[in-house]
This record gives sequence, C-alpha cells and structure tokens, in this order.
Amino acid sequence: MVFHLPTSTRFAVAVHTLAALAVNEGRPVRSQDLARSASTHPAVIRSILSRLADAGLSTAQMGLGGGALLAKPAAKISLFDVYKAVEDCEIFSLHRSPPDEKCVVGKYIQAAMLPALDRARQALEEELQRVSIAEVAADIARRGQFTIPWQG
Amino acid sequence: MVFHLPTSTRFAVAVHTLAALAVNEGRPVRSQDLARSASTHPAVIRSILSRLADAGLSTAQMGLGGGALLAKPAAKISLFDVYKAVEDCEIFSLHRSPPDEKCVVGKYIQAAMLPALDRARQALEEELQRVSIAEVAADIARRGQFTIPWQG
DNA sequence: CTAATGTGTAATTACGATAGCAACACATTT
DNA sequence: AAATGTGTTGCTATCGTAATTACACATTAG
Repeated sequence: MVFHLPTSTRFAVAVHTLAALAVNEGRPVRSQDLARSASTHPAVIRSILSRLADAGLSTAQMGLGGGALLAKPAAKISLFDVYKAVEDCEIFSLHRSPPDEKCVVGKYIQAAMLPALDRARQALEEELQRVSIAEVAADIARRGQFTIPWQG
Repeated sequence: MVFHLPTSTRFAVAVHTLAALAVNEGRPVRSQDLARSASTHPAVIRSILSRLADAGLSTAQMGLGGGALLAKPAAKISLFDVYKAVEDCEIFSLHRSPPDEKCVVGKYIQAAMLPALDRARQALEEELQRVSIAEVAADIARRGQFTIPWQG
C-alpha cells in the first residue's frame, strides 16, 4: 500500500528475490515462483535478475529444472550491492534545467549544495552496506521459525 | 542534464529559493525573479513557497513591492527542514502490491528489511540536518566574492 | 532427436508523479 | 481606483515504472 516512486520498487523486489534465493539455497528458483511471492510478473523478476546477474549477485540455470541461484554467499551480498545493481537514478535530483548563470545564486547553488548531498548519500549507502542478504534471510527464518541449511 | 526522478527537483529548487532569500535578506523577492534564477516557472516557485510557508520557513508579502521572505534566520533552517517541507515521498519504495503472505519470504520480507531502510534514511536525514541555508548562502557568497549583510 | 521447461529480452500498454503553463481570485501598496 | 504580486486550481506534456505479451535461445528428459 502506498507507492510513490523514489526509489523504484525494484530495490525492494530485488532484496525479496535474493532473500528467497538464500532461503532456498542450492535449489534453483523459477522466476514464476519468485513472482508469485513478490506479487509481480515473472518478466519483471527476470528483468531484475538480469541486473543482479550483471552485478555478479545471481546466476541462472537454463532449461528444465532451472531457475535463479545466488552467485556468491548471501553473507557477502550487502543491501548496497543490491541497491547499486538495480537502481539507476541518483537520490537527489537537481534542477531540471540548469539554473541561470547570470544570477550569482544560480551560478553557484549546485556547487554549494552538492557536497552536503554527497555526504547524505554516502551516509545512506554506508548503512545499506552494513546489512547483508544473509541477515535479512536469517531474520525471515527467525520470524518464520525455521532454519536455513547454511546456517547450521 | 540527466533527470531521473527521485527525489523531485522540488528539493533543489527549494534550497535554491531559500538561499536566494538569504542572499537578499530583508528585501522581498518576487516569484518571477526566483523563477528566472532557477530556470523554472513562477507558479512552480509559488507552489514550492507555499509548502515552505506551511513549514514556517518562508513568508509572503502581498501586493506591490511584495515577494517572499525568510520566516526565520537562515542559520536556523537546515536542509532537512527543507527536505521535509517539499518532498512527499519515502526514499525507499516497497512492493507495489503486498507480497504473498502464503510464502514465508513474502510474509516477513518487509518487516525484515524495514529496520535497515529506516537506519539508512535516518543517516541521510542526519547529514541534511547538519547543513543550514546560511551555510549554503555563505558558500555562494564566497564563490561570488561578495558578502551578505547579516554576516557582518 | 524431439518435446518440454524455463530464461533473456524486446515491444506495447497503462499508470502515476512531475513540471510547465494559463487563468483568476485575493491582498496590498500607490 | 489602478497596478502589482501572491495563492491556488486546472490542464497538458513528459518521463520512469511495472504489467503483460511474445518469441528466440538454452537445457534437460525421454
């Protein structure tokens, strides 16, 4: 409920997808099953998986019995890795058209505010870096009262 | 150059606007002049000023010779105050449709990732809190090699 | 080899938020 | 009373996203 669009829903769906792969570690999961779990369309999942694969986070096993798999241990995939892989745009948009250079404010406003925006973006990214898909999957396992094989 | 839309450009334009008011402190500035400086339309500026006024950051002087003014010292307006005032949406969008509760991952994924997203958002907000419109205006003044009255 | 299964990707459509713009009522100053 | 400028509404164009369909390609089973 509630949409709004910054970031896109890709990030949430990508985390959902990778967490599902972590929970089913070893077994390939079909885009169809991932789509049902995330309440979206298989092609949307495949599109996101395509980006995740480009980023080295997931792989695909083609053909019958195939599906998606983690490309590396869930503990080595941070939410920031996922964020980078699927989000195209900057957190902060600047002016749609460049400000008026004939005005002192227009000439320097972007340079004056960019350092602060960069620090803010960096602070956000560092927090995302601190959480791994393994932790998200473990939290799901805890809430669902089951264990994930690779956890013991 | 390059748009993408997260956040809207309102934040950048709002900071631009308030910085301009700080630079012109005391003198009311017309939406028309602010619009030219920010390369947008006066009605867009007035719409943003309306939000800023609701947040207690700016005021308007109606009638001839009127325009916008800061409602409080520029040093007491943080970028986060501006951000809150003009941005409607959350930084992170979740699933467009609620995930499937019949799947364990779908049932708990949002609860599992929300704490991390909240920490990330909070880290971003704290950085924005640390910078004031006065500092942005001072930086513009420094780059433009002029001084702002209230600075000495 | 053939059929079945499932991915990868392109194209189309629908939708929502934004920004540009016009119009007009209202307030204030001269 | 006239001029100036804000506050607000409504309309339009644009863009990114997601849903959906379609189809080529890869892989496995028989």
